[in-house]
Amino acid sequence: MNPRCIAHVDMDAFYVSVELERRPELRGRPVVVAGSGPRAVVTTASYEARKFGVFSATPAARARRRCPEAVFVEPDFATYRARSADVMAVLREHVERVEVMGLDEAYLDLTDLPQPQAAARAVKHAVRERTGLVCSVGIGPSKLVAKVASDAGKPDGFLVLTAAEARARFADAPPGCIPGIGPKTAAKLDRMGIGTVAALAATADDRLVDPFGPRLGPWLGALARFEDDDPVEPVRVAKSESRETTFDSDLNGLEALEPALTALCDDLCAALRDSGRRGRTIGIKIRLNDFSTHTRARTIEGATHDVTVVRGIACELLRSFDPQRPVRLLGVRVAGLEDVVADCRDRGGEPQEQLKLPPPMV
DNA sequence: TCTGGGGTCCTAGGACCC
DNA sequence: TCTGGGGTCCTAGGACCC
Repeated sequence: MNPRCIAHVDMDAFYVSVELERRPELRGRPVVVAGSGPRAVVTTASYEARKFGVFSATPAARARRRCPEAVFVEPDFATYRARSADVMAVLREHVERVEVMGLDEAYLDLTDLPQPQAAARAVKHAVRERTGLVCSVGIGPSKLVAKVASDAGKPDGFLVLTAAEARARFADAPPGCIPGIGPKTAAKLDRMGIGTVAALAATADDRLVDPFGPRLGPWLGALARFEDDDPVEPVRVAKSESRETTFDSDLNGLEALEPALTALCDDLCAALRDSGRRGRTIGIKIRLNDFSTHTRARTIEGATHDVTVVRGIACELLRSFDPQRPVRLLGVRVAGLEDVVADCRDRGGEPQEQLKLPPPMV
């Protein structure tokens, strides 16, 4: 079997770049896309703002202190989605197999193309020509290598790496530089005396099984060796959908919480109904003021998007959890979403739903 | 200075069935 | 009369990603 050739396309500071199209006078200045509420976090920071220590997920209040001269812009996701669709359309014109990962990145399977690297160059060029937006492209034999290559090339990068080159390049880097190894895992590895990618790559699987489990442990070792056969999946169907909200200030008591939960249920069920989907598991999520997060779920016999049913179960779950501290976040989720097409076939079809395709996970 | 919203997957334990 | 083993479904928590 042919070695694969995968490209990872990652838009540079995507939301900021979209904002700069509207406000070109801000180019070259620190720009921060963040909500305005007291508990907002940064969605994207321009490279100028990053020099001040402002990154995605930085609390907006901290960002303002670190970079008072930055221009703060409210996120406008409707526009980002539209621009993202423009970008993805360009990718799909060039490459058949595209897996979209969120609004600002995608994997391309270039394996069967005659000139994969030339094709990737053409894609990068076309994205800039057609949308005015800049992306970084990484190319490798797997999604993992392509991803670290696009990261390493940023901004405006184009980097081709073999697995061996990736191993050499990141040998002395901390394991946390590998996607899939987050802060918790990195800290745990560090406590085990594993502080570099090379050290993790050389660690025997059986030393990783005890602390991380029989699947996760060996998987971490494989990541560090840049072994990855995860396929590019052009079609992914969502398994769950949720709505959640963090309150500007904590809420106390069921009387205050239930209306908020009901509103979330209404919003979620409207979206499910509009896309013709139903799910069997209804769950709630509660984050208390100590930041502990709790979930409760119930699975029912038949899938639903009926707002009365979802509200009823969500409120029951909330009442039985009965939070004993102020609540900062409340959420509702419907999971076990059934395949729409199969559903219509099974029940003989509801005409207005039959033509609908499951929406992509964007 | 406290820490969004929307997802995925893994782990572990219990129920239940054969 | 001292205690199988596998498989599936479900719940809750947690880590991680964009």
